Order: sequence, then C-alpha cells, then structure tokens
Amino acid sequence: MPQELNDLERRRREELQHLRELGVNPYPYSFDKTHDSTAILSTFTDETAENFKNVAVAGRIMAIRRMGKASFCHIQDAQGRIQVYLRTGDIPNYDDFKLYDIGDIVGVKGYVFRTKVGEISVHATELVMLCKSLSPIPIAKEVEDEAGNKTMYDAFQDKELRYRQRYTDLVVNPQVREVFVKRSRIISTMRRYFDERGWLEVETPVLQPLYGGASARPFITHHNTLDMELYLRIADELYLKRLIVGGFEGVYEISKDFRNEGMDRTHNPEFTMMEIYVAYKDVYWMMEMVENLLETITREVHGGTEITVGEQQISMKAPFRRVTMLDAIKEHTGKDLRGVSLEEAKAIAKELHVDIDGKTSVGAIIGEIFGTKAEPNLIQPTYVIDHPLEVSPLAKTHRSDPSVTERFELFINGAEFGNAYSELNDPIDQRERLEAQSRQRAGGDEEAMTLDEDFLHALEIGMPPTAGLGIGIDRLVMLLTNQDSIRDVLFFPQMRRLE
RNA sequence: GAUCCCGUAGCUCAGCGGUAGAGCAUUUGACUUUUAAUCAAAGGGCCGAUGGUUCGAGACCAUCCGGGAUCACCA
Repeated sequence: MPQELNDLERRRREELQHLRELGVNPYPYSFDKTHDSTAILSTFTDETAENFKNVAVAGRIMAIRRMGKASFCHIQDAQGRIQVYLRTGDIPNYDDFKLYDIGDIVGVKGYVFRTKVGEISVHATELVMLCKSLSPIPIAKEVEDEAGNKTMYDAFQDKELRYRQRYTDLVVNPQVREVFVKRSRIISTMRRYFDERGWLEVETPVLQPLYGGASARPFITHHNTLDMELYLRIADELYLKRLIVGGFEGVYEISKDFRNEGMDRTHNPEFTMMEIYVAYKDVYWMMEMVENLLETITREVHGGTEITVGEQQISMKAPFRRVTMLDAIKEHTGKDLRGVSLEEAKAIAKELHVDIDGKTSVGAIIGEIFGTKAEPNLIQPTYVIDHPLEVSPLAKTHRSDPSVTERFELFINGAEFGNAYSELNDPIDQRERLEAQSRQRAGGDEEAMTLDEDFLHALEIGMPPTAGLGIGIDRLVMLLTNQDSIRDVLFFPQMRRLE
C-alpha cells in the first residue's frame, strides 16, 4: 500500500536488510512458548522462583528502554504484557537489539526475576526476532499510579483509523480486545444453552429469491449462471419455520442478516441475528426461556445479574416485568387507546405530537405512539406484549382478544432486544395477512413483506404450534459490554471506501 | 437523506490573517535493574482535496472527500 515511505518506514526496511545481512531470518517459522505473560505474573513468587528458571515467552514489543549495555522492554501477548530484561553478555546477540523496534514480534527465553522496584520480569538468555514490523504502530504509554489507576498517554483514539485498522486498534488498545472476548463468550454461552436443551443449530440460505420475515429493504445481487436476481436475507424466519414443518422440534441459527438502510450508532448494514423456533410452545413459554437465557448469559459474562449501562443500573435477574402495549402507553402518556377508532387514534397521536405520516391503521398508530412515547422509558428489562394485529403479520391472533397478537418485544435501556411470537400456523390466516402486506407494498410501502407462495405451501403441509424468537446479538453485546456504538462491538464496521 | 462538529508530523494535540509548533515516537551520543527511564543534540509536514477572497490563507468563503454526533428509517 505505501508507495512513498516515510522516514520511519524506510528506516525499518533498512534494519530488516541489516538483520538479513547478519544472517538473521526476520520471519522464522515457529517458536516454542512455555508461558503466557499472565501465567508468569500471577504465579511467580520468590518461593516458586525455582519453577521459572527456564521460560519462553513471545509477543509484540510495546515499549523499549535502552540504557547502553542493558535494556528493558515490554512484550505483549494475547493475555497481557510482561517486562523483559536484556543485558550484554547474557545473550549473544545483544548488539542486534538496536535493530529491534516497538511493534516487532520477538521470542525470549530466560528466567523470571523481580527487579529492584519489584516488577516481575524475564531475564533474557535468548532473544529471537519472530517478525520484523515495517509499519510503526502508535505509541501509547500507560502509567499506573499507587492506587492502581491507569492513565493512558497519547492513546490511539482516532475512531476512523481504529475502525479501518482494527488490527492496530487491537494491538494498541487492550480494552478493545476485552469487548470482543466478551462478545465471543456471550454467543458461546447462548449456543451452549440451546444445545443443552436439544435444539439444533442449522444454516439456511443467505441468498434468497424472495426476502421476508421482517420489514426492511434488502440488498440485491445477481447470480450469473441462473441469471436471476437474488436478495441477501433480511431475516431467517421463513426458512426456519419450513424446518419446523419438516419435523425438527427446535432449530436455531446465529448468523448475519443484511438490511439496506441507514447506518448509525445502532445500525450496521450487516448484523448478527439469532433466531430460534421451538415446536409445541407458545410466546408465554418463550418469555420464561428468554429471561432465563439472558440471566444465564449475564452471570457468565459479569459474574452477577446487575449491570451498569451508561448512567443506568440494570438488573438482568429473571423474571422480567410484563406489560401490554396499551398499558405501557397509558403509563407513559395517560392515554387509553383501548378500542379507539382510527379517527380517535389519529387525534391522540396529534395531541401527543407523534408523527404518524403514512400510518393507515389503528394498530400502526398505536405502534408508533408506543415507540415514541413509551419505549425510551423502558429501562429495566420489560416484556411488552399484545401488539396490534396490523403490525404483526407473522404472529398468531391472541387467544382471547382478536385485535391483538401473541407477541412480545423485550425492551432494555430504552431499546429493543428481542421479538417473539406464538407463530402463526393457520395457512389461510397467514395468506390473508401477507396479502394485506402486498397491498401496502403496492401502495408504496417498500418495507412491507412480500408474498412467499412456497412458505405458504409449507404452512399448508402443516406446522405444529411453535414459539419463535429473534435477538439482535450486536445490541445484546453492546448492552453487556457497556458500549454505546455498534461499531465498537463489530471488528470491522462498514466504512465508506477511501479514495 | 437532513443538521451540527472535526480533518495540522507515525500517534495525541496547539496554532484561527503575517517565516509551520509541542509532547511521545524516530536518529546520533552518554548510561549494566529501567518503567511516560533520564541527559544532550538532530531529522521529520502538498496543514484532507479543489477553487476563491487577500499584498499575504493552516486559519476566511464555496464545493468536494473522509469521519463523528444528533435526527429520520430500522434490529
């Protein structure tokens, strides 16, 4: 990439050449580590020193302090940092060390000791270059005071560079690594929870001839051989339900969905969704499963159920509060919309200054009022239930109220974290609902669902009563790692192409 | 898509009409337990891009490129 080298880059290439002339391979094949940095730091004591006479550590040089005939450096491995002490006479290639830079990856063999000031360090008897770094990394110096507070000097914090060069970010900013380790643990805990209950992890098409299962605009692509348009999936739902039709009684998928919409703090065009469908269950069973799942994950990641998110203290302990959408609106606006006409609903929306442009049904207006007036206030985990029929085309009608559906959305810290239904399995009802969506589509609503004849055929074959759920994984990770931008929980967030 | 803010050395930033600056990093020298190591010296910049205003622009104006925040849409 860099055609024109700056001084620093030129110098490093000269050092590389110099090493080669000395017969050193700057890119050797392997190195036998015996210890991680933290394994040494956490177990070394003056009494156990005998066990540390012969250790081998490896990592990236993050700091160098040269004092003529002796030098210190810190190397960083996947676990942390450890100091290395190099002294002329103790290693044969001490003179080469001046060709080593911050950013190089080295292997060190030696014995562990404690310096005058008390820092546990490796006294090198062997020093090996494992990878000469040609492009300098930002230097961030970290100081720890007596109280253990760490101060970062000159941290690498330009967000654009951090996102575009996540590898550099990960090298320089150790706390970034933590977020992604937690992300991995959240997903693996969820997977284990499902697997233990016998639900099957499956994979369904990303490239779909029709898209459905959510309201969103898709990415469109083209298959050359078939000469047909394909859509990147916006949801997994319709394929997973086909598998329930096929006889699986519990299936889940954790994978990327794609939505061709705006990007901001909480939206990336590709994002990770978990969807699960369990036969013979309903949405009330699902609520108990989800609160138990999220409490389990929170305990696994935090060691407890209480978390801090921004200014908020949130308890992830089950059970979560349940409230109907109409009650939630009444609670936060004082307005009761039970049984209102379209005209009355419009009047209330206007009174509440809620923008309902393009909303043509009572249900859609109720959904809008809820989203604007009630949702932001739902800080502690709350199941909002009984959504209007019109905004829930894939959910079963409520068993005791035909105007609403058996559905919940889970809200935490004012944002949605999950969406679940008693899945609609009446094929005639489903056809009518999708036809209504088609009419909205014809009326110009680009996000209305398409009519998928094959999906309807599957329902005609017959799907058992089923509970289904979707959880946005990225947002769950944001919540449990206290990050306020989705870009900070994605290794490589979408960025505009550079010139 | 709209509004506001930002773009100066490898990194973090100052400079806001008058000869491009600091700290860290880099180079040279000194230093065999340092830790933002220290001490002395040096190098390093198309000031995001293109136009304009001006005797003179890093700074003021316009357009564009990139980023951030808020809003709209959604998960």
